Amino acid sequence: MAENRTRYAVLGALTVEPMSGYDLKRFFDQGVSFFWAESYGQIYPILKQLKAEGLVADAADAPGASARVGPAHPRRAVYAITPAGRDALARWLSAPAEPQAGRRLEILLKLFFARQGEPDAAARLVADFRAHHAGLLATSAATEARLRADHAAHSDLPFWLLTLSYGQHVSGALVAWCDAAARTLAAPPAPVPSGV
Amino acid sequence: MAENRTRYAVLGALTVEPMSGYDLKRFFDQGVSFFWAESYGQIYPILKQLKAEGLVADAADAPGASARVGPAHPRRAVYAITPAGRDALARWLSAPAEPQAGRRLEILLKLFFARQGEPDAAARLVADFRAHHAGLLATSAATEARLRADHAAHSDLPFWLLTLSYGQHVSGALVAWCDAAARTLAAPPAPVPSGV
DNA sequence: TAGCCCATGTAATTGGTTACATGATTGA
DNA sequence: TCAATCATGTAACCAATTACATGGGCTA
Repeated sequence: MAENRTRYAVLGALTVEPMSGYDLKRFFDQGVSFFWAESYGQIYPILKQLKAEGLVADAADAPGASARVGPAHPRRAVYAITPAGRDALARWLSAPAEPQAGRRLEILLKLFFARQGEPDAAARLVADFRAHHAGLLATSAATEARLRADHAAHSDLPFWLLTLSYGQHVSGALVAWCDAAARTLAAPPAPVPSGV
Repeated sequence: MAENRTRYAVLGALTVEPMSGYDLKRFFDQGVSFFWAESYGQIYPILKQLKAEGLVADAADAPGASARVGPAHPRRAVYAITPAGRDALARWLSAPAEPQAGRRLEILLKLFFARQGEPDAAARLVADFRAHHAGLLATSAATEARLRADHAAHSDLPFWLLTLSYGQHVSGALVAWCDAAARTLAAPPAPVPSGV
């Protein structure tokens, strides 16, 4: 199933402001990359579909087309969400979400079979993983500060902060798990009674 | 990229014991389903490939084919990992893992745009999510108890417990996040000064 | 005028699930 | 003899990424 989540990701992004396909790509890469990604191969075909269904419309001259001084590029196509699009989005938002937070965790597969590999490989895996999540915690803290400063009054801010908080909870827990795992892995593989 | 993780999942599973495609499916469904899944559509073709490459071999009459009294089913094909297969697995285990713990988290996408939807939808989402992870914590505790009892002496046990511990850390953190999120969502959307 | 970013789009491929077809064996 | 389970396999489909083709505009 999974029923076309890209459609709603795009519709949602267009509630923030009207965007072109190129803008959308940047929005996903820079704005919400830590929990959502889209590629051009998804975005452009979906935009075409959504337009055909009337869920988005050409925004070239739509009211509220804002700052940009005319279309800098002749081929630039900016889309805005329509009322029908807002309805579709709202319906999707009210439907239950699948809680499948990460099928196929490669690190766990490797750890599960780690005894079949090089003795130190597991510890290296855990160390890399820890570094990754420690890094995420740092960038997340920076992002939070920036968000709070730049969008203090934005009505969406509380929801944006919730998504950040999710990442912080998970990465914090995973750093703790890495530390515990490192201790386990450092312990003697088979508990030998005592003296040599 | 992602380079064919199914191959290694299958090779790894076959280090536990020789299995048929059907057995492998059960192994993934029942043994490691919380962090790895495979479907028949993957398993059978991969087995054929691995056999052609000499990484697994027919185990019908291989040494250590164990308990089963002959092939109960005429068509039942049991595979065992070969030395070449163990090498390939060990090489993969020593390579760094991608830390992509869950791209595309649907609940965060919905939360990010939640202001565009029904007012209570977000809270429902969070409540469902909390229930899901509370459930995972419970089954995980049960699994841990069973593992410790049934396989106390198994050399792989410490690694199996590490994967369980990962799940417990994550689900624990997510339950906490849900509780925090519920409080945020219950708060008045816009902080109104005071009296009506 | 070279190199970079802006911008749109598509084709090929991969990874994976679902649903189905087929049939044997077991036990109520 | 009926249903459940064991067992293998494939075709169709879906989601998604990657890599490429194409070309305009901006600036050093």
